[in-house]
Amino acid sequence: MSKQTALAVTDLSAGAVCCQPLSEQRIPAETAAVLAPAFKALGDPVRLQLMSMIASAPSGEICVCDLTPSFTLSGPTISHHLKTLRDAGLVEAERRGTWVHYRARPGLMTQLAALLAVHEPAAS
Amino acid sequence: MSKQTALAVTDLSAGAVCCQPLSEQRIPAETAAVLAPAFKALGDPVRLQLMSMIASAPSGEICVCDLTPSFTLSGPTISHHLKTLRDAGLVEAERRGTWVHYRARPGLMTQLAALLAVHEPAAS
DNA sequence: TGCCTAGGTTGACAGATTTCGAAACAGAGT
DNA sequence: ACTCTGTTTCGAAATCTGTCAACCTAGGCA
Repeated sequence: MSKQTALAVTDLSAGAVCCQPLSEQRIPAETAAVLAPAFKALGDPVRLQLMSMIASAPSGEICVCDLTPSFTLSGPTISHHLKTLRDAGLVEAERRGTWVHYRARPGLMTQLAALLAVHEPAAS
Repeated sequence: MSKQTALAVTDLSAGAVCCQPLSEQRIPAETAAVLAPAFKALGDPVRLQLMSMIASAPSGEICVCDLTPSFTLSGPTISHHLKTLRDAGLVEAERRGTWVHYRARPGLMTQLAALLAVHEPAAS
C-alpha cells in the first residue's frame, strides 16, 4: 500500500504537482491524494521531531544512532517511523559503513510549505 | 466540546509556539505535540480538499451544502471531517439561518507553512 | 576463511485510534 | 406539525502505534 504512494510522491517531488497556495485555488482530488500522505507522515509528534532533527542536522545528515537516544521508544519503533518518512518522500537514507545516515529531501517540504502559504488578504 | 481543543490551538495561534523553520532548529517535543495534530488533520485527501475549498472560497467562507456534493461520501462523513478540521483549529464554523458556513483560520496554517519553510542554503 | 558482535531493518502481533455510514437528534424555516 | 440542513451517536471494519523476535549487513579478530 505504501508502495503506491511512495511512487506517486517520487513523481511529484521530481515534478510539478502543486505550487499554488491552497487558499488560492482548489486542490484537485488527484493532487490531494498525492500530498495528503506527506502531511500524514508529519502528523505524529515523534515523526515531526525526527524530521526536524534530520532537516536541521548541521552536516545535512544525521546518523540513526544519534536519533534513537533522543526518544524513549525502542529501536524498531524509530525505524518504523523513519520508514514512514522515507515512504512519504520526505527523507532518504544511505548506509555508509556500519551506520545509516538520514538526509532531508527539501523538494516535497517546499511544496507543502507553498501549499500552506496564506495569501495576504488586502495589503497591496 | 470543541471549545476545549480550540483553547490549546487558540493559545498557539495567538502566541509563539513556533516560528522557526523546522530545518533550522530542532523542534522541542512540546511543540511537536502541539503542531502534529494540525498536520494530521491535513493528512487525509478529503480533508485536504475540504481545507482547500474553504480557504479558497471567494467570499472567504463556504456553505457545507456546497462542500458535500463535491464528494461521493455521505453527509455525516463530511461532517466528521469538518469537525476534525475544526478541532485542529484550521477552520471555524458559523450557522447563519438554515446553513452552516465554514471559514479558514489562517493563523495556524501560517505557522505550519513557516515550519516547513526550507532555509535557502546561500544568502545570509 | 570462519565466527562473533553491533547497528538497523523487517515481520508478526496486540492494543489503540480512525474512518465511514445508518439512525437518531437539534435548529431554522414554512 | 412537517421539512430540510447539518451534527452527533453508535458500531463495524480498517488502519496505526509500539514491541519482541528474527534477520541482514558491516566490521573486528583469531
